[in-house]
Amino acid sequence: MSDKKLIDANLAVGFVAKRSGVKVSTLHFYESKGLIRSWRNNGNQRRYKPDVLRRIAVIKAAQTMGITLEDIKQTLSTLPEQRTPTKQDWAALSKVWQTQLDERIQYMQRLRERVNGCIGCGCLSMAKCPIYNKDDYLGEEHSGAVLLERD
Amino acid sequence: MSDKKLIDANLAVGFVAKRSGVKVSTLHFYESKGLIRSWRNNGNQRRYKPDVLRRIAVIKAAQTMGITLEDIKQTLSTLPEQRTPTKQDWAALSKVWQTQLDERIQYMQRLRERVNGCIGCGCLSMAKCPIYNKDDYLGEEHSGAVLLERD
DNA sequence: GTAAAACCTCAAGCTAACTTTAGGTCAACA
DNA sequence: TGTTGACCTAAAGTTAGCTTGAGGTTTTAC
Repeated sequence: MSDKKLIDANLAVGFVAKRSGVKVSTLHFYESKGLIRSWRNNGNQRRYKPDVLRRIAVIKAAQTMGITLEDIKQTLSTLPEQRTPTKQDWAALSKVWQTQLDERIQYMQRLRERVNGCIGCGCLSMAKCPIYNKDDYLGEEHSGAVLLERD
Repeated sequence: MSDKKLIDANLAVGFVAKRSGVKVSTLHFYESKGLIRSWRNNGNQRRYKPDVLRRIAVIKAAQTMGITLEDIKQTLSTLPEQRTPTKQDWAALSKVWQTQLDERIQYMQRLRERVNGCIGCGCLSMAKCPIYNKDDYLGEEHSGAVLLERD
């Protein structure tokens, strides 16, 4: 009987919630944010096309990559409105997010190198260590307030 | 003038704000969260030890690594209370965060591999593609679905 | 036919990490 | 001494991403 809903290509919100693993309130929320769409039946209840499930899966996947809903919405907006998205359509999205993920990883790796450097050099010097470089600390080793007169 | 404050090892909140690049309100906030400490002068105004500057720098650095204030507070609590922290003390913190950063990077890389696989195979198949693997689409009969488990 | 389950809307609540506002005190300088 | 500017507290506001609650309607099951 629940399969009937799939065959009908006409899904109720509770069904979508169960299948996608998100709460009904989340679906309402996503709709209010323009991330998914629905139409209403005679009794004013939401109905969804089955591909909403993939859409939700993709939203969730992008979120685990650290993409904000706003950015996800942007990227999703490149999908065709008139027809059901194809594999290629979805693949294009993946590419966008993979690029963003790459950038994020690179950023984190640069950060890690810095931390590495800080630990490695052992000095945590104000002059060199980028992770502390805004720290205007008056250290014992170079005492005197004079140092701090610059900037 | 402003150097007097450094020599006194007795910094006013406005000075700390300017030197550290955070707002006065943020310093209040950090204090309320137990991330930094101060004492009061006769007129009830906050005074800071100079090492608060390093502390703030470290908080900011950890934040750029994506560490929450709560976690930062935890880690900062391993610093000695009685004496001014040494290089080694700060280095220990770096190590903790470097580890967390490593984990984060690894997680992102696993994620990227998955996205890669999806694009690579070209099929984005429901059965194989881990990024879409729980997307239940028209057709087969199986029960219960949960989205994308993150490992 | 009726009762429970599912659905609806709108508003408020929640966490994180702050910022802003309001109303008042204290300190620095001419 | 007076007037700025820096400081104080407490509370409310902000953004993201949702969840919860209240009060009411529709659908489904027996």
